[in-house]
Amino acid sequence: MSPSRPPNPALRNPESTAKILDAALAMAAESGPAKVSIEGIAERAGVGKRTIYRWWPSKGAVVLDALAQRLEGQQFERLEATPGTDFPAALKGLIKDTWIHALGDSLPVLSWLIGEAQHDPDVALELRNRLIDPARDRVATWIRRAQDEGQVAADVDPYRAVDLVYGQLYYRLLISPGPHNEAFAEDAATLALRGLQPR
Amino acid sequence: MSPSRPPNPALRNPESTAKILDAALAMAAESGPAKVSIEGIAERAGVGKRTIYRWWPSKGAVVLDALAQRLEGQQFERLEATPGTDFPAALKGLIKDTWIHALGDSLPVLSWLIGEAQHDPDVALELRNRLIDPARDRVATWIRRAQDEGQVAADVDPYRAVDLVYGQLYYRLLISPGPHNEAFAEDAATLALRGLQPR
Amino acid sequence: MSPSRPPNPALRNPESTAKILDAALAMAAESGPAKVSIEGIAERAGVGKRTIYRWWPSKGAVVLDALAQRLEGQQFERLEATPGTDFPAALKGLIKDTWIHALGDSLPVLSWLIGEAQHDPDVALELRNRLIDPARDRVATWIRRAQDEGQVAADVDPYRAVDLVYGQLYYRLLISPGPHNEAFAEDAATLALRGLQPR
Amino acid sequence: MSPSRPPNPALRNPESTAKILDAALAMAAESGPAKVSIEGIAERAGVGKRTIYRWWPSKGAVVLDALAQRLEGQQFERLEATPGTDFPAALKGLIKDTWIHALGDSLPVLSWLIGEAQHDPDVALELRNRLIDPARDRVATWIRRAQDEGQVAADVDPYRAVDLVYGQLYYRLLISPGPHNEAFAEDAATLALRGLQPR
DNA sequence: CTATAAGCGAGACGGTACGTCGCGTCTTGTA
DNA sequence: TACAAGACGCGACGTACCGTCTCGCTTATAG
Repeated sequence: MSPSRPPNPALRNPESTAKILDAALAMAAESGPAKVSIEGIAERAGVGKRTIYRWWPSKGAVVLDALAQRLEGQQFERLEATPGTDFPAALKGLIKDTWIHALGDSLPVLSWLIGEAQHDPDVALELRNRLIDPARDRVATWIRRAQDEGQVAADVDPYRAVDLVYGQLYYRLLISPGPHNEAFAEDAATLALRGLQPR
Repeated sequence: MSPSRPPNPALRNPESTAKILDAALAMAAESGPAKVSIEGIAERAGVGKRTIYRWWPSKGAVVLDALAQRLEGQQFERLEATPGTDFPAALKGLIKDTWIHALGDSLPVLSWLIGEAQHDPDVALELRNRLIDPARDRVATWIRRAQDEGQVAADVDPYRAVDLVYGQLYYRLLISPGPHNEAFAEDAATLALRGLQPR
Repeated sequence: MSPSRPPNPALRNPESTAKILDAALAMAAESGPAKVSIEGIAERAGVGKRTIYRWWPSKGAVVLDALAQRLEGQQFERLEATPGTDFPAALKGLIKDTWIHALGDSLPVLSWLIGEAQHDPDVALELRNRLIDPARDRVATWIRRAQDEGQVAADVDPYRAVDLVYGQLYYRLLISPGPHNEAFAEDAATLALRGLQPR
Repeated sequence: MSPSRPPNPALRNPESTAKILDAALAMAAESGPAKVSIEGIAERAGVGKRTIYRWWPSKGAVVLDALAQRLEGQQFERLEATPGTDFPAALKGLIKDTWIHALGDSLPVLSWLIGEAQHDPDVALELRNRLIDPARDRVATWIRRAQDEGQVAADVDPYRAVDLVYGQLYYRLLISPGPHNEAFAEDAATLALRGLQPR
């Protein structure tokens, strides 16, 4: 009478896993993320529903996993390097790299996922752990290095600097009207920089 | 075979309307917004489901209407008056007024609604029309007046200034970790002000 | 606090009445009787639902009324005259007159109405009063006259003789398989006659 | 987009099936067949509506199935044996066996079902296949044997003989006024026999 | 010759039931 | 024991009609 002992990951079928994640992203891309359902994924992937529920707790988790996997391993050169002498240009480049190029077509999936997170605390938690926090950490670290070089005001918490920049982008993505393109990304960087420059 | 021409609003029963909106908010408050359902609202309000569908296209629309009605008519003194000589203090006060006091307990409803808007374009549109845009307009106008008085840098688009401030708040509300309280509101204002002050 | 005093028939609008009955029969003929609804009749007749409910208790009553009115006043020569010397021929003629020619296209409506009567006792009662019993009475009286002339065995209850003949017709109409045409009508008469002839 | 291929009957849960059929008959007996609804059956049987719709196309089909199952396997001794020397007595006994004793309490269900058949062609078809035709076949065969023994006029189609007898019973059950009891059953047999006896 | 009561069209209302969808759990048979 | 397949109990969806109601309007006697 064990409380549904977790399955043994060693026995997991990598083929099914791949088919499920592919199906999830494909359906999100084709019919819009809102049309994604476990039943639909199962049918499209040629997989039993049970197999999905064995490894993921909800459809949000599946889509999140699929998106994370797609983004995973993307390297952002600017994050590897020191910001360099021209911090404003580096920041603008970074935002374009991460927000426009890396995310790009996945933005609808991301915003759907954030929507899902408002309904389901598990998805919210996983979303932060898998996507949000790591990204925040990487950029905050990068900003910390810029502070060490004197390119950014030293009295600003790097994480709050991330909020200042990315808050604008998420705000527009999720709620506020207006275009959501490269020009706006650059503008957001410019505006945030006014408050981040050393005095 | 006309496409079910819309009902005549003059014949709408205000009593039912009130019962429905009340029930929607009450259920959102008691069981969490995610538990709200049209069936539940109908039962609680003592109303036929048809009556709800006659006047609202979705449960998101009902909740939005209810929230908008609750917030409607809330006056924000600071928005009536000129910012005054101490713009930073006025801005901090404004955020506390609008975000902490006025929204306050409704924040879970608001974030659920934004989540819903990611799934349903109709809700997204209505959300902007009813809540987001009017609030942006009010604050942007207020900032414009501050610019006229020389309290805010003249080369900043007032709407972008709103993004800079509120982006941080929404970002934390919806996605990023960390406390979401009066101290954070004040901090967000402080950080944004660094970029808004006249040089 | 009178219990909904009945409406004054003198004030009844004959135009509306006609439109309602016409609409009922037309819809029964076009979409099949099972698709008839009070709402549909009202819309098609350009009449308020209230007007229908004022004068009829149910859709069955409306259709019944419409059918009765259509059949009303149809004269059957054979019922006026004495059966005459050739009772078998007269009976066959009568059945063809009443069942094939008079009812004819209305048979689906009649069978639907009998179906409705199995669900609604009011319709059942009214159906008997308006259609079934008068028809039984007429034919039974006619048979009684044939008995007086020695054309039908005197020891048979005329009403039971009606059952014997029409039972076969209704049975086939409502339940049993097989064609339902003039030939069958004649066959039913022939078979019944075997038991009705005087010994 | 296959048209929802039918479910695999091998996977059908016999327990649910039994609960559904029991609930259908119980509700028909308690509140009258007209009050039967799929929702009611589902609730009473502790079963999802979906499970009912998976296996039956309509509530008529459920009730029909339940009734057929109840009647199924009832053996009528008189149908097993040769009619014997006293055909009139055998026929009267047979009618009492089948109509009064076997059907008995189920007559309201049967008449409701016939009513339903007038509204729904699927029910009509199934009703004939499951109940009407088999019963007609059995009795017709039995009459055929009586004809071989010279107990019934040889020039009568056995199926038409069935019509002659049962037509009266159904006619009274469904439409015509008058008692519907053992005496009437006997009378119907007597009257029909007048036309069936060998000359 | 008005006024007041009725029928009327329109259609919103509280309900009941419909037939469908997707959820998350389960059972069955195969590898 | 994982897996494909898919039936199951369940809850909610959005729709169709039911029979009652409330609104203005017109019509037709009765004061």
